[in-house]
Amino acid sequence: MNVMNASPRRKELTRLAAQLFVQEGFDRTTVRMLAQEMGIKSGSLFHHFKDKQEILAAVIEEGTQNALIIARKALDECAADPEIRLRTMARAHLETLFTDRNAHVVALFEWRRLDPEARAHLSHLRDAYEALWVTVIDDALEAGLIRGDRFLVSRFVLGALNWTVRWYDPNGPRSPDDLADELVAMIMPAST
Amino acid sequence: MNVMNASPRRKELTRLAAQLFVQEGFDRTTVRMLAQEMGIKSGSLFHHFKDKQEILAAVIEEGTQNALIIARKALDECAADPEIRLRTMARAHLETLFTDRNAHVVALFEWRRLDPEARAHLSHLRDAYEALWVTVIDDALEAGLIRGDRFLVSRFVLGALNWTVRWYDPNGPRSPDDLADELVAMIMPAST
DNA sequence: AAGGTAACCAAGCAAGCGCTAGTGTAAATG
DNA sequence: CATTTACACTAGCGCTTGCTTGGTTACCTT
Repeated sequence: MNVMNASPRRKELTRLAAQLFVQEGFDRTTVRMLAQEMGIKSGSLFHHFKDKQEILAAVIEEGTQNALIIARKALDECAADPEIRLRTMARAHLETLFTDRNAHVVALFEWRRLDPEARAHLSHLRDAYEALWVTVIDDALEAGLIRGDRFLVSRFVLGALNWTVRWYDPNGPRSPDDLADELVAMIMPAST
Repeated sequence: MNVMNASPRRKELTRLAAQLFVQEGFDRTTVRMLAQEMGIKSGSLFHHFKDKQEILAAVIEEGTQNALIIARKALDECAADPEIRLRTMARAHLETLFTDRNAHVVALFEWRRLDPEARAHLSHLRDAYEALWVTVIDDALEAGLIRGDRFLVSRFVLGALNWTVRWYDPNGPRSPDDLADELVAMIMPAST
């Protein structure tokens, strides 16, 4: 068994698993389906992952870690202006959400299927990501860009953004950046 | 078998099923668990429902129908002022979401488990509800209360509201009405 | 050449799954 | 009084599930 390593094979299998988990849901995805999609037999799966749970955890970890990296990089590279930072964060959020769509849909909608240990570990990652959001929201509040309670605002914004996976069509006329800008404009009282 | 009737017994069973579906998820909820929760044996379940799918459909139908009734009544009773109507609709949404919480969580997160026929039927109900939202949003746009694309705005707002089931604690200090008002205030540029 | 290791497979176990068949019974209905 | 209806029961069929076992293959390193 190949526990806790990051072999390229395992990464590829994780990607395929994410796709199946989105298509069928975690519970309905059988180890046999996973194996077939990966071109191996069901028994071979357990060479790469300890059990089915670990596959789910791997999928979610991948996605969340990517989100963190992208958001941090975007914030580092952009100006210090609160409005720009807010827009940047929203754009970064949607960018990860749709480039890594499968992993994030799984993270959002199959979170409860994680066993307690995996959940505890991944909670830290998610909290680190949400902390980024809260600082950005705080700066925007302080600058008078938006009004309201810091937690309420960040949760409403995150809710609106996360919900896009339910209706947004990447092949439609609007780009993710477009969406992010529209949301930011919607909550800013004094924009031009 | 007792297909398609609305006996009080069936209603009660539907309520219990909703609770279990939320706790465990639809797929992980077995007919034996449902039966036990209902105080009967698993075989007896199929006297009330054709199959497991029908239980899911019944749960979602209940919740959606209630949402429609509450929203229509609230809009009928409130003033014609677009701002008040917007606030009323947001309040009504959160009111149903949390009084009928189980049914709505199931509707939001287990929708994909419906078979095509049930989904087609329930889609109409849901569309009728969302149509209410779009008219309210349209009025608010026309009155200059808010800005943006009608579909984008309504989807962002619905996303923010629906996502509350993930973090809102009814035993906390804030009331659902409070939440609704804060959201409306957040998206209105010119509020006092 | 020898040893180590990652990757895989065929076969199958024990448990659990949705659902059916057939029966009993008390209350409502003619 | 006879019949139907609503609701519950027991018993289990046929199948799928996650996972294990015991072994094989292909390649890399020494």
